[in-house]
Amino acid sequence: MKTYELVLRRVEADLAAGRLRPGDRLPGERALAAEFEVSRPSVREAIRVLEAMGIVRTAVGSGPDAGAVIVTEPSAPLTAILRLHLATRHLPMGDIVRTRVLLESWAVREAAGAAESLDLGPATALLDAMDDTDLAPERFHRLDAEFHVALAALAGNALVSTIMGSLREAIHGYVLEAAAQLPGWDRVADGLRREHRAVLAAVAAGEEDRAAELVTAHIEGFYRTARVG
Amino acid sequence: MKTYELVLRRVEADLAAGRLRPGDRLPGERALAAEFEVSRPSVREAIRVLEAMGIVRTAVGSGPDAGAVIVTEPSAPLTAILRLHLATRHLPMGDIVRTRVLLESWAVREAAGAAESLDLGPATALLDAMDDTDLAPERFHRLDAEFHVALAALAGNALVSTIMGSLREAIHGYVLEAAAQLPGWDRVADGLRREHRAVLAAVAAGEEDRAAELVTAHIEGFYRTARVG
DNA sequence: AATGCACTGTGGTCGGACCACACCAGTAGG
DNA sequence: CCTACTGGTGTGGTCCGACCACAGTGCATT
Repeated sequence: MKTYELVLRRVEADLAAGRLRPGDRLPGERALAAEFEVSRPSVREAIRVLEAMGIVRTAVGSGPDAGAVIVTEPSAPLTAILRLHLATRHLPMGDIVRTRVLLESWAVREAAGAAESLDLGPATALLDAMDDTDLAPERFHRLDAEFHVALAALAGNALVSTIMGSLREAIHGYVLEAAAQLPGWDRVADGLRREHRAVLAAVAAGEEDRAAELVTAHIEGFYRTARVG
Repeated sequence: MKTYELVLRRVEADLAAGRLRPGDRLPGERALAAEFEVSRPSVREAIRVLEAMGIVRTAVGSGPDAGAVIVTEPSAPLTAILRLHLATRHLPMGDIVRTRVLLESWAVREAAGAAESLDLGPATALLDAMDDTDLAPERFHRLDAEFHVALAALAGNALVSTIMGSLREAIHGYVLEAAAQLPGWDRVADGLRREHRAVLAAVAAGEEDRAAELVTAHIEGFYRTARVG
């Protein structure tokens, strides 16, 4: 058992027991080292791992926001993991795309099933922003990613939203590169805009099957066009 | 930009460019520190993060297997992340269960669609092992987890398999606890065994819809009985 | 030729030190 | 009285140097 793992265990136990809650500050590195009777580097390695997992965020300085704070908003630490596994060729791009289709078609189906209680404001605002034809491709794809995450969030499942966001984010670089080499980008972008609107309309109208079909065709169509995955 | 992040970037760049490939050994910590002109602790923190992400594994000693080696088998580093997020109450148990249903019903549907080319050996062997009525609950649930992962693996999507395995593994402790307080465990276990067989049979017979329905009922039924999620 | 042991390189751990930063309180100036 | 500066203080960030445990390697002994 490595020393930093010991620190991780103790912190996890504190979390599970409710002695540490989101928003709380961990004791300082020196204090933790003294409490667990380990060295400061070992504590730091453990905190690094917690940070990489999205459990805590660290900040220097003093005051209430300094130190290692347990995050309150579940973030998307999977992004970096997926990107690295993509880099090592452990994960084929095709698997990621297919998983996106799976999660996203489920999400829009769920959302359409509860259409009357949805807040489509954020998603609509993103689509409006994407209508700007002067948008740089980088910005366009960033908004596209946000839209798809907003779409997935409508289903109300935090885990699915997080995974979706990480998937979309992890392949952002690849999408950007592939789209840049695409002839007639303006026409492609226009098609994507129309498809987005159609998906959102189907969700709003409560048409579950149609929403799922549209989003599936939208994603698979783009990756086929861009020859990614 | 923190120093250890700088190290991470360089390593990721080496991975993406193919200069580092699965099975390769990273240079020693001292060598990396010298190469990047940073201190050894910074290198160590970066390696810790890579280890937590399942990109490398480290071993002491000398010889070909010592040091930080890029893993060849994609593992499930998500387990620890999910478990910790569960401990922080960031993720509701219900979301995890619903996500399992989603992924697993998709997986068995896919598998049933390619039933003729499946190797059902591993999954069947696990079910045979679970038939032993003298099995301790801990062992039973461990085999159950392995069976569900094997089931998901039949779909041939590495990402879905990995996520599924992590989901099942992360809630293992909770399942164990809930099942222990269940009256008439023997009867419950018998029901689970029958349901497992039925799912596998449906997959083997290529009955996509039926396999998906069975696995959905199986998972949701258990968690309703155990009052988890 | 077979056996045992010192050598060497690896990660693991530690203590101490200094830096940059951000907040906070006390003080000098208006 | 209020404002603006300025030091103090505690935080994480980084570094250095050292020693340990471990596992192969190869030489020396038998």
